[in-house]
Amino acid sequence: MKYPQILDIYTMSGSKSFLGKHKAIIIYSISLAFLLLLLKWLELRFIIFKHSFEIYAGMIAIIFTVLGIWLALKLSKPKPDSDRVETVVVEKEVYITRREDFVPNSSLISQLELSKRELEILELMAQGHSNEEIAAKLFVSISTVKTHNQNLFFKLDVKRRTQAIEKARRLDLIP
Amino acid sequence: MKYPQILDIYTMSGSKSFLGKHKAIIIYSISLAFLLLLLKWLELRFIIFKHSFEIYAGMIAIIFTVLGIWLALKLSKPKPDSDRVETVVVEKEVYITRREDFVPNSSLISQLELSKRELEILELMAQGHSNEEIAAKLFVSISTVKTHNQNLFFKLDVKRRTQAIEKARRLDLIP
DNA sequence: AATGATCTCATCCTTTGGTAGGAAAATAAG
DNA sequence: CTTATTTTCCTACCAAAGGATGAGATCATT
Repeated sequence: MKYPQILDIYTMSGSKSFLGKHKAIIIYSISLAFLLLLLKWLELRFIIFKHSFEIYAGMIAIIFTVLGIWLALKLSKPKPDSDRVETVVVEKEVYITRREDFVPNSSLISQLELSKRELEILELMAQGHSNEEIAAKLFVSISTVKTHNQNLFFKLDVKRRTQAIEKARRLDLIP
Repeated sequence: MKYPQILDIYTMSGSKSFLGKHKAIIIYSISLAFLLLLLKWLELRFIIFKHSFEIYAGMIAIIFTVLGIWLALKLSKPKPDSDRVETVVVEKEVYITRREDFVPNSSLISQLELSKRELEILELMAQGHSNEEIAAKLFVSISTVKTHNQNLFFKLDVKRRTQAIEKARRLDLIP
């Protein structure tokens, strides 16, 4: 019985077209143009109004504030799965950069009050490093890593590192 | 294929005083008023410009988009502790359809000669279960699980379970 | 200057995980 | 039936991870 070891396996990701990638931006631009047209039309229609400028300004302000909020929320939240780039898996020597589009769920991170260091350790953990290796990489002692681990597990409400990894991935805290 | 996942977070926040609570809104209102004044002043000063309206509209749009983004980011972030009465994090069962598009790389699995049992254990491992829990789930002894682990680690050419999980995910052996 | 948060390190102890070696059933496959 | 593989289980030892607790150092904020 032999076990042929695969030295290294790479995967490759295909990305959607430019149109798919910048969908949000395009939609935003179109709606912007549309709104300006609308405003122009309003201008022609209600030019008689005395305080038209104030009305326009207010409308523009409100509309674009809402759009700004929408944009910010859209960009700060991770994309839904259906909108994510699919990874192409080829049989042998295939190259992937899975989750290159990863966007951390920063609001959840701050909600869970995870510190920078804790996140660092979480990532290294998820990459399969031992406490000792993590300590070496971060130039701290194992004790420190363990302490961070404890806080991390408490904040994530888990008991083991494997659980922490699973949960962190699921919640988009780490790639 | 759906995986029963956890997570739902509810946040309840109260506040100290009206002023403290609506600080952001007040600031926003003031800056809004200030900007309108500024624009009024600009109107008086450069009324001669032909395309003044477009300029105003554009400026207002840009400024308020930025403000909207700022507002959204400000509001989406949790308030500091000093301003919070309590944050309750409740977990309950929720179904998330993450990676429902998963297709195991079966050719690679057979290439690595991973047996059914080993794959089962690999999955449970990746879900954060301990050896004891895996043994209980599969109705076998811990010894058995450990043996499978050994073979698994050897076949995957890794040293730790966290490495095994990372590699297995990367190679699409498990979801 | 005081405070709170973060990061750091340590010790002691318990639990879990991993290695090494062997071995007995069950299950295909030839 | 024989052979190879898979699955099962064990003992014993050592390594790694985790829990509890205390405490010093740093840094930003108030």
